[in-house]
Amino acid sequence: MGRNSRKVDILHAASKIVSERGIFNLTLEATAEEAGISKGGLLYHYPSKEALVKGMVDHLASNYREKIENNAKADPKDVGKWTRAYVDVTFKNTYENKDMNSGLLAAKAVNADLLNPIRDLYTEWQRDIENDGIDPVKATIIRLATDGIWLAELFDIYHIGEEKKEIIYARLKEWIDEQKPE
Amino acid sequence: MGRNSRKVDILHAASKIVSERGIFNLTLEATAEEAGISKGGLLYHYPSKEALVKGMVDHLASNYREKIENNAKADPKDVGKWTRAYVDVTFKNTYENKDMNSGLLAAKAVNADLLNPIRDLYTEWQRDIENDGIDPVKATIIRLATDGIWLAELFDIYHIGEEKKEIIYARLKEWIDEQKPE
DNA sequence: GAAAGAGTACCGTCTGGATGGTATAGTAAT
DNA sequence: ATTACTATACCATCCAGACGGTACTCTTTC
Repeated sequence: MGRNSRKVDILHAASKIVSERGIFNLTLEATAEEAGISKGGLLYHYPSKEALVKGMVDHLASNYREKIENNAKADPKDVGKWTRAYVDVTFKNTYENKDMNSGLLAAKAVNADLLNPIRDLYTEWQRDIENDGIDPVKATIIRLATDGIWLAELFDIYHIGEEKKEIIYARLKEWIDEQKPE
Repeated sequence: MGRNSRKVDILHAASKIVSERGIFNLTLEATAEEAGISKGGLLYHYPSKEALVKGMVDHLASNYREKIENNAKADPKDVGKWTRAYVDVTFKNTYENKDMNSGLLAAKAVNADLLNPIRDLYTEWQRDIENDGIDPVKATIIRLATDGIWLAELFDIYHIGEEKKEIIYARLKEWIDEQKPE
């Protein structure tokens, strides 16, 4: 299994189509063209549209999980490390990781069950954040506010400005750090 | 224009299809059947699929705006009234108003420009919340946390439990009320 | 060491079914 | 006469997935 870059290329192509042209334009042909391969070649790697979308979700889920885990484990301070990791990774990713957006949008449209890996992720994170050595209610609110920003952007409903975003980010980080371990 | 209930019925039918069967099953025929009318009759009221989805978004946008406005205006306390209205209406609506969900999902899929009325709404609310007589950063975080809950539910990514939701709600309301006017 | 086979990674075409939208003729109520 | 439909037929387009190839690289067998 030397090369898997082709599979990832296809995933990126699909994401690009969804974010630029919308879910209804995510066809196998368009994806193949965007990825620079033939339809037959695409079907070789992902034997159905659903498999393609599943590939998108699984890919982003494992990436996201890994990032948060690494962040939390590298944190020198134990108290609040999961909450901090969630806030940091999500704030930094919102722009870079457009794949996230598109994969979720596509999965929600094609087959909601494909979102299961994401649901598992959130269940885990919520558990970790509630046992982070700080007030669990405040920690949850911090997580929710972070979600509020990226979900509104994903949905293209409201984009908070860069400056405001920084101020919110700073305040949330303050809140995490000012919490006393019990 | 005595009767417009038929138009609203159609909107409800469309919403139901989107939330139960997904966007790809929102076809004109399915909508007509769900609404109990013929395809011709549906096309009479909404001459295209895009018009139908636009109808969904416009309907929910005006409903939502009205609710928040009424809430804020009926609030006996001036300080924090917009933030309170946003939190109250959104928390109460999350379950009842599934139309919201479906209309947004459909619009995002069909034509993102149809979301403009929603964007305008958020721009207004953000302005009101920032000038609500309380710390604008905290007010914004409260709004974002509220968004975090309903957007995650809309997206079916994470459903916070009823008890936790009540606790979050209470805490957010506390935060609004403990703010001193400047 | 040459032929045969197996596996991988594709390419390009075809078809059946679904769907958006049009059209038309007719009905019932106001 | 106009509004608000019903009912049915129809068309053009799109697309998922099937299918039959091709090309290349290993590995096995004789």
